[in-house]
Amino acid sequence: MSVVIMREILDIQKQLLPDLMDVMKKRYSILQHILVSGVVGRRTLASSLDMTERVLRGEVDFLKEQGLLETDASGMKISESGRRLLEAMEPIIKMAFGLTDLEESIRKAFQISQVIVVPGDSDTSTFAKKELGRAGAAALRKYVSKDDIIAVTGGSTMAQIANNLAISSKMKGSWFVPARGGLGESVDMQANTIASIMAKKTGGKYRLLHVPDHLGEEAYQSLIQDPQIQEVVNAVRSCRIVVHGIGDAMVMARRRKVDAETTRTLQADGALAEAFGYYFDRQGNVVHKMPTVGLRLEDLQRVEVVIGVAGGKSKGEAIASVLRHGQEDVLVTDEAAALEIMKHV
Amino acid sequence: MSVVIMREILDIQKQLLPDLMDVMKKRYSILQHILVSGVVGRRTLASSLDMTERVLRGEVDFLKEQGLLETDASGMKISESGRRLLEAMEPIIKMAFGLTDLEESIRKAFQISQVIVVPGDSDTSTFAKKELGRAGAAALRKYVSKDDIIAVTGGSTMAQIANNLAISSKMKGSWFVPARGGLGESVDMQANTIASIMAKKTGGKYRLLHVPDHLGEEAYQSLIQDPQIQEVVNAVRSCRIVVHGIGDAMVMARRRKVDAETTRTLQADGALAEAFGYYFDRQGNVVHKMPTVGLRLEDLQRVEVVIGVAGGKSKGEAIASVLRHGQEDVLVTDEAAALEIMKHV
DNA sequence: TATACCCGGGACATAAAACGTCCATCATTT
DNA sequence: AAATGATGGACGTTTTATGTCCCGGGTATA
Repeated sequence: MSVVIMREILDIQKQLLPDLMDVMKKRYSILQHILVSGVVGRRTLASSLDMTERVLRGEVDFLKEQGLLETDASGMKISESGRRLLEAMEPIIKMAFGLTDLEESIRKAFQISQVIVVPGDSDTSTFAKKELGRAGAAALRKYVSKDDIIAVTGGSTMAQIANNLAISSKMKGSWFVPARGGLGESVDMQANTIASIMAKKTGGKYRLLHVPDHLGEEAYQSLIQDPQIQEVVNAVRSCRIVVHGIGDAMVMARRRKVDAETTRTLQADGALAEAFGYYFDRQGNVVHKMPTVGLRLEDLQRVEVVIGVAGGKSKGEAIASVLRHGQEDVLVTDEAAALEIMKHV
Repeated sequence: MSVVIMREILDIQKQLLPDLMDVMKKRYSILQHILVSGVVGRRTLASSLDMTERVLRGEVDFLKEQGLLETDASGMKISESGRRLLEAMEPIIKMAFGLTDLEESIRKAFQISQVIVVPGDSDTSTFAKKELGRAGAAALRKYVSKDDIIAVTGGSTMAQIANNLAISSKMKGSWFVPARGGLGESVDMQANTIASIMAKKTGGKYRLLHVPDHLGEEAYQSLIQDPQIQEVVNAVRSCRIVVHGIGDAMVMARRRKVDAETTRTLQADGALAEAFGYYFDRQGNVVHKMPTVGLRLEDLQRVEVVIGVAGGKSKGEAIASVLRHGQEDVLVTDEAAALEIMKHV
């Protein structure tokens, strides 16, 4: 309960002071180290905290000024009010940096440039799901630049991201396009719908790609010859940013009404995860792809920013599979999924 | 409930990140101004916020980066998420800086160098009383320098300050002395007791001044001839710092068992407040002084730092009287008293 | 339609802060 | 008594923040 309020306050403040947490953690861990060390010297402490001597000295001077620690010729030690402060801070730090540590572990394990973990479990909490959307939207805004082409997929998570986008001069010139052709999902979670919502919310532009599923080969061939469609497909393939959800393979297969034959194949091949129309096994190998047009796996190589967004304990393993494939640049997930992911490193 | 948590977090942050809190306030008020202005230009805003154009620009660039405001050729305006943030931050800012504003008003109204206001009402909350002690101790620590002589008075607030002092190399060479001779108060709140506690807590030294009340003139004269006593009195009069409580005149008179005759005089003269043995009326004039040795009013002129500490709604008017006398350099009080004080400007 | 005004943003020299590095001096321990 | 390890001062260098000016472009007004 109080944790929620705490987190809320910090989240609000982080918008105005993004480096708030960094500074807080730095100063906290200095005090913390001094507390456990009893009396300690500047150089010793600097190396144990992996800081240069000079910058540690700056912080120590500050902390001394605040009366949180004391120095004498034998070294530094924590003061009474410093000890009290540390005690009061513990829950805050633990809450705020439990997730940060998770982020860091995942980032290192899969060699991703950024990982964002929001609190909670999207499977059971709609609040967590909304948070995921907010964080996803923030991540997208961070990476977008003038006049980008942004390819997006469908799904409830992506819909949540669209929900949390706001008008922004940065995205005014951007194009939103669906990463792949039509899916058998409900309309308001289709990639097409989401691309258009995102464009409307941000003030950007959009192009749609309506390619029905289960098309016969000849109808398919003539469709992709269509100049209109080709134009969109080319735009999709030359996108700079991809934002996509990640799903459980079997769940997605069912939702897309994949025929029994294919489902069996998927199962036999150990398909675990689905993302932008591709199915992945535990090792991150592609075992199947959805028969439609749009972004191909080989295009991903050239895409500058691939942002995967998915949460919920049940998706943890699927997310790990996709990460293992090694094309992701940014992962946005929730606490429950993150913990699952770490079980599969 | 949540208010308590919020205050706790902010309190921690104020200790650990005072500089960032200022930045937070700055950015908040920029957004705030833009909100009420609708669309506004950089230069206009800069002058209205009393900032230079360049530094405002830096902040605006940051806020734009965060997606909190938008700019076009006609000027800047707040974005949707900016508006939401502003709304969410209002209670935080109010809590974090409401007291700061009070401090500033009192500081200006009475021309004091520093005012510190802690939350709450010492009359009704022991927590507020403790806070007052903590803040008083912090103020003393701030102003003390090597080998100072510090004169202190008695009273429960001063006892609370003594409680919150901690060993400190800064105060190791300091002398603590009682500002005036003995009072008819209970032993553990007498100036003598408090001076000795403070010395013990900080690692400093102390001298006591035992001059019984209601001494006959001849006994008094012979007492103040005593070299031991003279030495202490001289120390007191040459002190660099004074820390004193402030009381309601009538309450103090009763507590000191002042005789009925004097009490009537006090009432007739409009005595409202008492501090270091002097009684003040509403205009800050001295209407009576306690017959004992020690710090005289004329010594105060020379004293470099006079720190007054008192809180509680009931003491507001008394504090205002003493402030009006115009010898205070630092005031430490609580929210309830501060609000009362502001009614008497 | 012409004009005067205010806008954001680019540019750049300069002031200020942060930082890396070295050293003098002091207390404590061996 | 020497050696170790501590703080705090000093100083040159690098990075950041700031003051200032100007430009091209919208906008409201005459």
